[in-house]
Amino acid sequence: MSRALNGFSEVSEKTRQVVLEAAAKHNYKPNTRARRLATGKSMTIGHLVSVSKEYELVNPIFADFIAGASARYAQSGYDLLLSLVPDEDEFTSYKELAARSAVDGVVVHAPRVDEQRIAQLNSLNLPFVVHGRSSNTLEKYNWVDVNNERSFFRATQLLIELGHTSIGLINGVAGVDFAVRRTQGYLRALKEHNIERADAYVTHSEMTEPNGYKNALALLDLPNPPTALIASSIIMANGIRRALDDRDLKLGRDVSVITHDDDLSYFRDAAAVPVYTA
Amino acid sequence: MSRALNGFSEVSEKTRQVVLEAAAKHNYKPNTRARRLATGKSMTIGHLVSVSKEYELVNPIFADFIAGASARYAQSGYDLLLSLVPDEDEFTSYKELAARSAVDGVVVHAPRVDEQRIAQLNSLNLPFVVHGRSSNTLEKYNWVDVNNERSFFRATQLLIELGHTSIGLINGVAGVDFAVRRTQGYLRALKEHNIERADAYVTHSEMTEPNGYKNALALLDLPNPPTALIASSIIMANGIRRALDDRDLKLGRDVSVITHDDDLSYFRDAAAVPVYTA
DNA sequence: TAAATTTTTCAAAGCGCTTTGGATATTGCT
DNA sequence: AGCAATATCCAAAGCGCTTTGAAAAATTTA
Repeated sequence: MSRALNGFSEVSEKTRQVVLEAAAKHNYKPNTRARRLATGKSMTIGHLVSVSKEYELVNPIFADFIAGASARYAQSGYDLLLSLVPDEDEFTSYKELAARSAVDGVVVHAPRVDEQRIAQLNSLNLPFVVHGRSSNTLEKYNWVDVNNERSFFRATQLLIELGHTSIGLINGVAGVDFAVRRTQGYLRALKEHNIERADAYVTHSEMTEPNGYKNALALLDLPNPPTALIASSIIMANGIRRALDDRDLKLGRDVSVITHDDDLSYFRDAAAVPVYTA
Repeated sequence: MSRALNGFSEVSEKTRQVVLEAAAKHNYKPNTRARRLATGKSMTIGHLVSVSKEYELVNPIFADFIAGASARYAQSGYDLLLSLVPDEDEFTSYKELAARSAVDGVVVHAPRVDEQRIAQLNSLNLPFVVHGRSSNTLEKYNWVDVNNERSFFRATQLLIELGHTSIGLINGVAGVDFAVRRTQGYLRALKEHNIERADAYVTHSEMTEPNGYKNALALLDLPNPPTALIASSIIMANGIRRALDDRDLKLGRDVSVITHDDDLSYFRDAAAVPVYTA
């Protein structure tokens, strides 16, 4: 009957129909556990998101990404195994998953510039794909990513063309690959327009609202405060809005703000949240 | 060896040590698939979060809740199966999970006042626990919930004691249990203080930032606009902040705002985000 | 129509564990 | 020392499927 259900095989069309009908009638679905043992596949993709002890934060970008993945997996009969692991023993978790062969592959989130997990996974022989890239890695790996460098280059360039000469960048954690690429894009734009860079205008931190707030305040209180800010996340942009509020500055009028990742599902359709303005 | 590894049994302490050591040396972990077939348990808890076609939003509260669950499951050797399903065929998904016996139980999120999933799951004989409650259900079920009625009662009361007589409530989707309870708490406080209720002061919608914005604007533009707002989610509170901005009102000075669910991990430590003020 | 092919069916083996229960080894008691 | 009672070990069965391969049935060819 396995043959009949799983399609192509050498059963006659007639008997297949009979089997199919019977199965449908009794809402029969092959037992997942048995099937997985027999086939030797887990039909499961693991998503380990590491949680730093300090912050314990679940990046909302992950949530959306994972949600999308789940929907896609479902179409192909795969399950999504979600696992929150403390930063320091992420490798242990991968090893365990591989040893007990609980997943067919994993997705690596938020790679750093010099990501070790890639080499580790290669050594484990556990299939994986990286969501993002790792610039300083020589290992082979598959990835999906957006063009961080380019989008921040363009955002910065736009602000410059609008006349801004003092532009702040409120970025994610230093060392995480996407943050590095974003800074590169930002700096390239400054350079091309002969605007001197000042490290004080770039901040790095976890992309939380409070951090956006704090960092924005810090930039606004500089001797020569920026007239425009670029945020790495809409969550931070919200913090920026609050900071502007505190300083009685009006977003769009006194300070322009451009933000990346501005399409979180629950912020969606926010045609005007912290939009950029001249 | 199963005996040895899984602890209590009748193997001698000595041989157990030998086995344990050998296992550790080779990083042996029993194959998940085989173990599950043999034991007849999936060691997996399913979390189905339904996604309405319209919004496709993943409520960040879920993300945090699920993250916490995952961490806890890991401690007990359970895996977490995450599945995004379209609203309309959530039952189908439950049926399928049960039929192929892929999970040992599920967690039901965001129950409505008259939640059908509860009866459905009972009929499927699939163990479950509800995150929240369903007021109009006669079925038996287990749940975990916070006291929504009471917290909104207290929030409202606080505002009243501070002198506010016109208070708006920016709530979640009508019909979802927690939203109903919150409205009840709000109304009870008004009643106890002899403040007449006006339906116009309560809005219902998905708890997104744009909706917070729109609904706040609507309330602010009423003939007798509220001087205080209560939000059901910090995400909406952010929209409220933006609306106040638009109307040149200052949060805390012109309009007080209290928000629930104000401890999302990535908003965390926001001692002062949209705090309530006199 | 009988023999050779081809198609379809069905019973048996195997996936890597846990559990069972009989066999073997230890210990205790008289 | 001899037997019962207890502790330990190990081989075999079973979990519910998929896959294999031989047997049976249907078709084709001579």
